[in-house]
Amino acid sequence: MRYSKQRNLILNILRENPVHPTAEWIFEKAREEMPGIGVATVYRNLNALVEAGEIERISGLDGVDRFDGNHMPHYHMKCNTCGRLYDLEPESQESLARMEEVIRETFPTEAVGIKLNTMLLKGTCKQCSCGEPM
Amino acid sequence: MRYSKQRNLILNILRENPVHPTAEWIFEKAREEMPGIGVATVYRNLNALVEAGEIERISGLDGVDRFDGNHMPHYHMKCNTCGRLYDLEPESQESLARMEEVIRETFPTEAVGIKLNTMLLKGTCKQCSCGEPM
DNA sequence: TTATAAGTGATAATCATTCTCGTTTATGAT
DNA sequence: ATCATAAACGAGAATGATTATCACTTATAA
Repeated sequence: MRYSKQRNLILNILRENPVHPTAEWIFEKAREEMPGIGVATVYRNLNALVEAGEIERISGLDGVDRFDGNHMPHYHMKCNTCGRLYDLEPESQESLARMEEVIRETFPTEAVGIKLNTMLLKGTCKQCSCGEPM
Repeated sequence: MRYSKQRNLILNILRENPVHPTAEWIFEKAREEMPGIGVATVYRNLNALVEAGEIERISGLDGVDRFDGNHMPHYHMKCNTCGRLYDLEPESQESLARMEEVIRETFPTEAVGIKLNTMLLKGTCKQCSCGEPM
């Protein structure tokens, strides 16, 4: 992969904005700095960066992919009620990391190498769950 | 929700074909029985049936949604290597159901009501994992 | 039987993403 | 340094899944 100003800009935007943006959002942000940049370039580079493991793609939301510049493996949560997408808090991250270990150890041989952190957790968030039966 | 021949046909197709088909596939299948049926009708009814809890939507694959007429809560697996999408075997289903219990009991209060079975497990399947490091 | 609201089908529209292709640019070798 | 070349770019067209529109049909309850 060769150096390019555009790719660097896109990567920086993702590193500096921990908000799981869409390609569209990144495109607009990139234009502010580099008005001539094209949409295709943004999509092309997002794909390349995902491929290279520099960023992460979050699919399965509502048809629009989102991206995450956070290097560390971590878990995402989508609230089915309010629709919010967010990183779990550290405590939950640790909790799930431990579970993942257990799953790796005890899961039947049928499916090997399940990676929970590539999945999107779906449920009901704290705010939305007040008074709601579980 | 009112009775309609079209909706019934679509539901039957899903019940009789445990293959996680796309809307397109269901449309083609439906035409064989009812040549005049329209695409919009298929999408409209798939949405309605998901909404009504009669069927399940599987998102986050490769941009195309898939549908599942299986009533029972169960887990799906997508192999990142061969791309196959399938129901886990009964043994794995049970294993994951137990884990889900554990998660419900021990998960921090931040996110309540996480439903593992609405997620798509991603990893490497048995066939693809032969000789591959985990 | 009839009123009416839900469902249908054809087709146009939407919208995220990819493709094409002629031009530009980073980079390794001379 | 400059050159060759393959990678990357930008504009705009194309794709493809899904949804919206709207006039017409049909299930259902009074």
